[in-house]
Amino acid sequence: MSEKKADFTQNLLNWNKGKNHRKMPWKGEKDPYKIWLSEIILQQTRVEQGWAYYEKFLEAFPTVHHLAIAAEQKVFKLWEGLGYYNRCRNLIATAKRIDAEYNGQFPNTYEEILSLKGIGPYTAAAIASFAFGLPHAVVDGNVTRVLSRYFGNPTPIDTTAGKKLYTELADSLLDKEQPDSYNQAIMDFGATICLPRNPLCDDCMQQTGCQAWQKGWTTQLPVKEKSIQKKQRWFYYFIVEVPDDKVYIRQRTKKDIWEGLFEFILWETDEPVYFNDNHLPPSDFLGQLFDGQALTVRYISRVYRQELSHQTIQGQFLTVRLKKPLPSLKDYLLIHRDQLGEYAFPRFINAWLLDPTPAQSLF
DNA sequence: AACACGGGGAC
DNA sequence: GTCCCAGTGTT
Repeated sequence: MSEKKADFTQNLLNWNKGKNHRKMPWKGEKDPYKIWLSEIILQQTRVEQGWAYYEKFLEAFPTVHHLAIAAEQKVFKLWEGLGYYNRCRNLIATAKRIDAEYNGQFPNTYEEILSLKGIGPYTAAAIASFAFGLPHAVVDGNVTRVLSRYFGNPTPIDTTAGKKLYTELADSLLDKEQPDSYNQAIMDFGATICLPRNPLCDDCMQQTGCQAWQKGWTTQLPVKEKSIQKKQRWFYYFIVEVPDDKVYIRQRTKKDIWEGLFEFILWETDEPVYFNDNHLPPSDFLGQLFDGQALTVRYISRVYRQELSHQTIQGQFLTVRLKKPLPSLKDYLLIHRDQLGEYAFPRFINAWLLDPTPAQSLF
């Protein structure tokens, strides 16, 4: 077994030195701030999707100090569209902590790095190895797939037992003299050769030692235990206009999707609502909100739809006019339409903002 | 241990 | 449609 492990590691390092042609802007980087930034952006995110965000962030915030003192709104606006917005919240919190507690110098031990918000075992190992040459093996989706296949192991990768097993296996395979090269190599190998579907086994330098290949299990591995089921949600957004082209928005603060992003006045239901003529079913909702003040419905949009990993959002945008603003509407900001671009919105809302197609005009 | 959290790209 | 991506935090 240990001989097989040595082969695996040596093959990987040889491949990395000679035939790994994968290029990425943060590759070979030694600045822990830049490595951290890239790793946070790339959590559950494809390299191609995160690439432009990394460059935007680095330009706006060249050091952790720049990020720490930035207006939160500006950071969210840059993160807009990337998803998993808690990453952005934690990014800000950790930047502030490093700036204040570590005087802007990134901590250089695995335990300290792991203690930072938004940094788990994977990201801590990546920063520790890439920035400081510390011997910690990364375990991400690439690594579990590669190890499950190479060692022909059917242990599900998405269980506690599986995480423990593949983490220990990864640590035993790590080249402690060059943990950075090894970690880079195994992830690049997974991303370019040992692909999730249709891996390039014919061109693979690990073929002869690969259990999955020898036993024909390649398409069966890795095993995942949990399956996702989608929830259906219906969002009806009211764009409430008051004189001088102002609208109400608020920041989502609940533990739910899009926390930290902005939205209009939301009426959520668990089944679709069919609007007809000039009649608005949620009169109770709006009546309560505006204390019975008369409303004029101006537009009702087409039905917009967005697929997320775990839920399907469908809904419409209803433009409504009020004669005068309310003295105060709890939690809401009253802003000019021209200022909408300064706030970060979920993609579902931006789709409408970009193309506010009305299904009907109701003047 | 189970669940929640986005958006995009490949098939 | 389904899968999965340089995973983490909460309950």
